[in-house]
Amino acid sequence: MEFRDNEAIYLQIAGFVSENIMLGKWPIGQKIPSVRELAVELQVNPNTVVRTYEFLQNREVIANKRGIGFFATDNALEKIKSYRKERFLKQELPEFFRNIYLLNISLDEIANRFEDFKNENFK
Amino acid sequence: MEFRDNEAIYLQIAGFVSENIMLGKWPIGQKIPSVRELAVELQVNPNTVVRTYEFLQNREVIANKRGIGFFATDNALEKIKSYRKERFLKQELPEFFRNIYLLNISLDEIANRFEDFKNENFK
Amino acid sequence: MEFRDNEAIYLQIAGFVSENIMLGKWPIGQKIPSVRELAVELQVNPNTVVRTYEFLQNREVIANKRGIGFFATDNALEKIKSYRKERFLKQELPEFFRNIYLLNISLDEIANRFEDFKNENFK
Amino acid sequence: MEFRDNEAIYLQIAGFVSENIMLGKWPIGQKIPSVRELAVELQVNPNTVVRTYEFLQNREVIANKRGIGFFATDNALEKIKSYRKERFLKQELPEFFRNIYLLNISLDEIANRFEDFKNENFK
DNA sequence: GTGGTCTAGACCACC
DNA sequence: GTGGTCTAGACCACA
Repeated sequence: MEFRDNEAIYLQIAGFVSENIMLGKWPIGQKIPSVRELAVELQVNPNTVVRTYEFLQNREVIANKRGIGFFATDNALEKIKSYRKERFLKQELPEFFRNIYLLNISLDEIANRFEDFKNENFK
Repeated sequence: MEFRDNEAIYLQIAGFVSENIMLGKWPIGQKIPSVRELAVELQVNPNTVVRTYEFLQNREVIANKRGIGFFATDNALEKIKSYRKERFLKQELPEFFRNIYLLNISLDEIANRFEDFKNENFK
Repeated sequence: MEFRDNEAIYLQIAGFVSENIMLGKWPIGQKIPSVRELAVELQVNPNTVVRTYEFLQNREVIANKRGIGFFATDNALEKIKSYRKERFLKQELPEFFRNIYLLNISLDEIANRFEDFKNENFK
Repeated sequence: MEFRDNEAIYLQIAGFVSENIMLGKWPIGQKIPSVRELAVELQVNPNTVVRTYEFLQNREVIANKRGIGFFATDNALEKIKSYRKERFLKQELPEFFRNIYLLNISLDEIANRFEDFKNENFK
């Protein structure tokens, strides 16, 4: 996995974990990779994964069973969506609107690009 | 002015300055507020505004006339638009698409919200 | 049985065992549940119960008869009480006092809650 | 400052910070010691203080002004009290009741000890 | 095996 | 000066 420069790695990993849960790759109720496993896989320091898991535990997306590992919580999907939606509505959408207004981009053009995007990424 | 937590203040001020130029509030060829004036108005440390002006000067959006102050350059509008467009297409739009896809938000809903946004901000 | 997050499970089980002995549910001289039985009942790993029993054995609250099982010792009650009292006086009581002082809770209110507690738990 | 063994240092520091705010030693709205200052004073690694401040920031007891430092929030007192009260009612009080019941300690005795405690600690 | 904590030290952006 | 992040490495309790 490659990390962008403009966001903390532990947050990018949090996004990675969240999407894996959201897309069903890491099913609800099942154990997710251990700190060490994920650290090896993503080639980061275990402490960085610890931070990610702490962060997601605070948000009740994952929960710890002592001595066993972390699990996706029953309402992980709701939690992930609600956090994501809040950030989207409060931060990204206003910025998006400001940009298409100031740059004079039509929503039709956006719609066309969206079709391309879906074909490339989620077909 | 309130600042978001996830972006450096000097960059948020750069956006603020750019929009004022773009919207004609600070016309091309006229002096823009001095570092001190803007610092007082936005309630930030003058050094932070200095950094903003340096940043915009590097991008040739504003220029300094010694002893007088800063002015929007003749091609400020193009500069601002080109930088903004690049960031929009490369960074914000993919993220925007990923979000409306995962959050299952329709472009129709976006369009409705856009009307509200324009009425509130740019009428 | 539900376990709190801030104390090791094996210690919480030790408290559970101690209280059963103290309250006469597991009489002195009679066999207490085997490691496996208790592990099944409490839904924990047998090793965890092993640890509990080791812990209580060290404190001479229970004793092992080879091939038969564990029994509450003759002076189990005294042992339990003395350990409990020591921890209570040295650790819990000062913390309790600091809390009711800082939170401005009266001893009258505590007394009222105590009546409710007794009715719910030990009637 | 000396640290107990049975609780994470960063949490003990969080308690220390909270009490300083609660008792008015670090007034609301004013800057609290920087990470480095507090680390030196308490003789711990700066990272440990970072953890404390992160923890308290999550609970909205303190807030960060970028490049300046941390401040006690306007509702720090409420936050501290509500967290403390919740833990007290859910964890410590039931344990306290169980102990005085099982150890056969009267509330009158508790009241007497409380007077002594207040004289020693908060006069 | 699991996670939790702490130290040490480094680099960075930001104000 | 401020905090934020990351790495490295260690030790520990726990299941």
